[in-house]
Amino acid sequence: MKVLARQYNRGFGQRGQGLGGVVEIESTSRLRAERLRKLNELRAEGINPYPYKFVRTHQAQELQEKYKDLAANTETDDEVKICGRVMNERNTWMFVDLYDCTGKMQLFCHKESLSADQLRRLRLLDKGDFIGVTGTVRRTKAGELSVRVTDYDVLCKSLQPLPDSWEGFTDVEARYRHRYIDMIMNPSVRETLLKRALAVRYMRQFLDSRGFLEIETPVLQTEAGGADARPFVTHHNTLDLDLYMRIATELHLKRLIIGGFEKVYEIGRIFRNEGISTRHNPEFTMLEMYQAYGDYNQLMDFCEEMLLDIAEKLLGVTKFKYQDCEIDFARPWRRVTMHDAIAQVTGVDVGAISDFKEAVKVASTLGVELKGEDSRGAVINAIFEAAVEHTLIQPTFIVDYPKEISPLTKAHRTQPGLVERFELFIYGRELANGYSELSDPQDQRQRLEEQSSKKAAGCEEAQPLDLDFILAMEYGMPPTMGVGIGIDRLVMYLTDAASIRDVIAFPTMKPLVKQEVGSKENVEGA
RNA sequence: GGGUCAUUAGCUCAACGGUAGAGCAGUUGCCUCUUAAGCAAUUGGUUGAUGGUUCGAAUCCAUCAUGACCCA
Repeated sequence: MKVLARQYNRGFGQRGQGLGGVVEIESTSRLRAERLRKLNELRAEGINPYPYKFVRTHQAQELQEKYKDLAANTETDDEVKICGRVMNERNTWMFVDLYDCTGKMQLFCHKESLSADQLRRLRLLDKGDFIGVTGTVRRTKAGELSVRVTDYDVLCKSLQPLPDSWEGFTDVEARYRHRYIDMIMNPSVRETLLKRALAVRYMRQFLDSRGFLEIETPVLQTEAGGADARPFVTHHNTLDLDLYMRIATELHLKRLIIGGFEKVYEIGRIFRNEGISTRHNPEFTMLEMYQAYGDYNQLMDFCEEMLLDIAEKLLGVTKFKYQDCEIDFARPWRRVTMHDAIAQVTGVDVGAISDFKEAVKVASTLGVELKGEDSRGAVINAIFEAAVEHTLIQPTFIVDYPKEISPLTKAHRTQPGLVERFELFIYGRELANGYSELSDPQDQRQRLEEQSSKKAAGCEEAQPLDLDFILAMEYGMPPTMGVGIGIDRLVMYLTDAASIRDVIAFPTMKPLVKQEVGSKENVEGA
């Protein structure tokens, strides 16, 4: 912390003094000094402000339920011990709002129930401190369930002032930079993260109950394949080797299928070296699931069933509000081919387009701006993204994608030029991407060679030629269905979150002061 | 990558070319059944950074930093 304070105080270009910028310890020195003074007074009186434990009898919510029928203005002799963070105080510490992870309990600190020393020491507390109290349960005249405090211990002296509780802690940047303050001040933050944890738990339960195994695959890879994205590069010192962080788990999960597992998945962190926006975080979490002997039709049923199950367990309903729309997860979900979807919106039959040149012409007629698409299929996909995507509000599977943009997908069994791939759209955004997995090693080699030559020609998002993956496939992979589902985006829908940052505990933020890794100050701070 | 907006006390915000302010928080008294909330007094600022224009800049201009929103 000392190092941070020093760095932030160099005074070049950084944002201001307060929490809006960085936790600059000096910036709150005036208020912090008061708290330090109180801390020292506590110590001077022989009180350890950072003790080791507190044994409580109840949590706040338990007491609220147990005494919900207790009449107003009624005392009991029931002695309880509770603990938590002090969030508010009224009438000079006569009334204290104590919060634990289940909710609030009011403390009643009356001068007749406490010694003179205890009363005086109340003034050494601050909002944000943790305390543990002993007392009797009562309901006040105003109807608030309370604990009449007969004894209390300081469990942690807080040195930093919390934001104003009435005006709130609303500065967006500060909230994301100091998420722990956000969690203290805005209960909805904790609620969203709780829902995320539950959604992931229900997903695992669904998969596990159907005989799937979760197997972890490497994050560090010599080739980053399985998706069209730029990877992060890192370095292994003793091997003196650059490694990539994974952009997908696909190629390793398929190796597991080859190795004899028939139902595997991984809910894992994925890293893509791309922009940051309300829908993109450089590291995010994805479920990838593979099942032998299935095809993409079966897979769509599977996705519907799983996502509906998660939504029902989490929300108790199939319909829910997302931003300005009501989303309905009730089955069955609409399935429409990419060509039909484009025709329905634009009136153009893109299936009749014969080559790349014509595709570009159609795109320009429709006013679709192209950004380096280099094939007929890629242009058709661009038309789809520009014209159709934003219209897909209710869950919709778009099926049968162009072959050129799907190098890991089995060719369509009846439609030449297409592959057996679907993407699931909700609220105009892609949530899932699944297909009948390509299992022909020769076809796979050819497709990855095409990708690899695109990469050589400067397309950074093209996929590398993973020769070991081809070799694995030559040993034989059964027909397989596989899908990737963005967990963060799923949770956004289920929690009505406008930004991906709301569903990530600690979203990636640009540092206010660029730190040089291994710089002198960092070494000192270590 | 482009455009728009934002950054002032711990928090939430005023002041819009002329002495930087309010509410809350903090501090000090008094007060002991309150729910944003007892009463009174009071402390607190390199206005994100660096330059420029001006007699004078939080305010106008330029550059930079960080963020938000929209577009790509």
